[in-house]
Amino acid sequence: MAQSIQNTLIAQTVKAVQELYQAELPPDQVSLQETRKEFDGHITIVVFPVTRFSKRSPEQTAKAIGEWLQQKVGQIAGFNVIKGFLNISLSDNYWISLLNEELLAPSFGQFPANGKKLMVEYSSPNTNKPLHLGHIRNNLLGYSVAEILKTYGYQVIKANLVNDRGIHICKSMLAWQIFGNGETPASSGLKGDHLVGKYYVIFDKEYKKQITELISQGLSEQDAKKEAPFIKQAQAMLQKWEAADPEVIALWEEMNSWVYAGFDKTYKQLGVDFDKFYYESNTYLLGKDIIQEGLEKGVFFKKEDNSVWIDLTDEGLDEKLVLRGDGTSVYITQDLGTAQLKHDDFKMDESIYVVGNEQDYHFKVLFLILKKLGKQWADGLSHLSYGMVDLPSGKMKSREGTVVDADDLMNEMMETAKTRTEDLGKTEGLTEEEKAILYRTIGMGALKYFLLKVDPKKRLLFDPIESVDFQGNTGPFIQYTHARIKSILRKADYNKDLPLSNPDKLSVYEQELIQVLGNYPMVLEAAANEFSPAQLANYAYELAKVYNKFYHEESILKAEDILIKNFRLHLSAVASRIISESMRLLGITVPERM
RNA sequence: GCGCUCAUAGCUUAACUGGAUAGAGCACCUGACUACGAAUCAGGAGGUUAGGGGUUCGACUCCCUUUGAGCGCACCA
Repeated sequence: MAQSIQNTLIAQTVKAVQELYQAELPPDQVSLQETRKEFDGHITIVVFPVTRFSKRSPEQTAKAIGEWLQQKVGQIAGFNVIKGFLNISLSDNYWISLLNEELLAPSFGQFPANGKKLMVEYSSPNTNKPLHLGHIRNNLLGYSVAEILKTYGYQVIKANLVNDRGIHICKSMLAWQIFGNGETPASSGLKGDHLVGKYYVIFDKEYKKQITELISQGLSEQDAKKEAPFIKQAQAMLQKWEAADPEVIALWEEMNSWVYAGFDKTYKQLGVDFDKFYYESNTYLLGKDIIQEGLEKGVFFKKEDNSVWIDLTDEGLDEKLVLRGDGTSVYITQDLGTAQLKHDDFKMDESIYVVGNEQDYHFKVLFLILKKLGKQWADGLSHLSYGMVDLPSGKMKSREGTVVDADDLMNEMMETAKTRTEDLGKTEGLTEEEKAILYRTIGMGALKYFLLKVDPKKRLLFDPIESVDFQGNTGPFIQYTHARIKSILRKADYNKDLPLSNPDKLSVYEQELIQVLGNYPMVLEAAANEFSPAQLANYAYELAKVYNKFYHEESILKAEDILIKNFRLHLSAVASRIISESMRLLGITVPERM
């Protein structure tokens, strides 16, 4: 395995230092890296850290270790030394057997179950408006991280905590009652979430009118905001909801059902799914037991107005309110309760919250409180914090109409994919249905790759006018490479039982391709440990690029002899499998032809 | 005001967590389809890694500082 040659080199380097210099080199100080393209070799050992044991120049040290290693490690064909860099070349035999014995095995890239359970909570929408571009980033990240960790060996539960109650929902409900004339998704043909979102916007518009009116009557802006009839009506509606008023509940249920039908479609289009839904209407009262528990343990304290607080000043943070004086919950009360509920439900070892970085402080506090309460499982909690998606005009704002709607964006991407494909004349022989699937595959592939290739931590700039590319470092580039390989395999009637073959010599292109393929398990492992689909995305791109170079330089179907042809067919088959697999982990499907 | 992030070619970004001359893509210029698929490949130009200081054999990476941007510091969720 590619990994084991590295392990071998590390272990043998430690031994070399022992024998040559009678010193104990900690294995984690052996610094391996891939040899840079400008130099000869495949793997490089950086020997600077060894010089303090060898008491010799970097060059002398590297040379001595290189000679020692070449004697002991059969896979090494040669080495060269530049300054403190020991560049090791591995033999063609090593690469050939790597392909035949490791890469072609069905288990390649598979990790055994690790017996651990993990929850990924993502999406978590409000039910008063449709999803937008920011939600798309969240959903793609959450889905991809979940799939990566599943493949890495975890048992994964994908959870969605739906924010289905609160004043914002009442605003939509109220506006619909007043201005809706009984409009439904069926009567208007509007997608349910868009319909409800429409009334949320109407509420805001009418509410603002009332505020201006009141200000002209002499009220201050602050008072006007509080005194406007609409906001009072919405608040009254929320109280009725909390008192379980049948009429309000019925309306709430109906409008939410419209939204869920709409979300279902969006989720389906996005290709994401969930194993468990939590609804805030069920969880918003939770957490009070934990407050009690914290008071008893002395983690929390009460102020004279009966409100409950935690003092985090010794952690460099502030005092934080955890329960109002009137005994009602705040955001963090609920989240404490929900965290406990989720843990009681699944007893998972780890739990990841996929939430934007604007809530960094909230989660820091949340996890800290749970630790102070002595919940051992709190150590397994983490916040996958991602940057906001910005437009060239700045931040997206629902009320100012500067949001990029999720459904619109996906439709535009598929439309673009359609025109591009037609322009290239690649639709021949496809049925209408096949075409539709292909446009979706390519359009969504472009969008998903665009959003996932960037480090999650970084904020993302999205220009809807320049839109998303289809050339270069893009999803369609990788999809195209896959389709091209499949085309060759089809022409050759390739199947797995084709005899393995061992050519005498490898070209640099073949060797490089095998090396990149061999890196796949390490990349997957890094992506899993760092919750970073971006690593996998960049890897898939590198792999596609290396394959394209190989493809361009070497004939496969017309190879010099059958041995070489078979070898290259096997190599191509592995490449298509790994491209397909790494894209799958990003939620991107790859076509057989495009 | 206090705290947390971030700043890499015109644009979008990478750099294996301190290693070699900072890699790519887009856009721009040049070449390759009577070729296994040109959504491709080969080449050119483009960088004081925001500025300054420090640590180190070695710094995009660590420390200090200045500037600029974003977010948080709600008895909203």
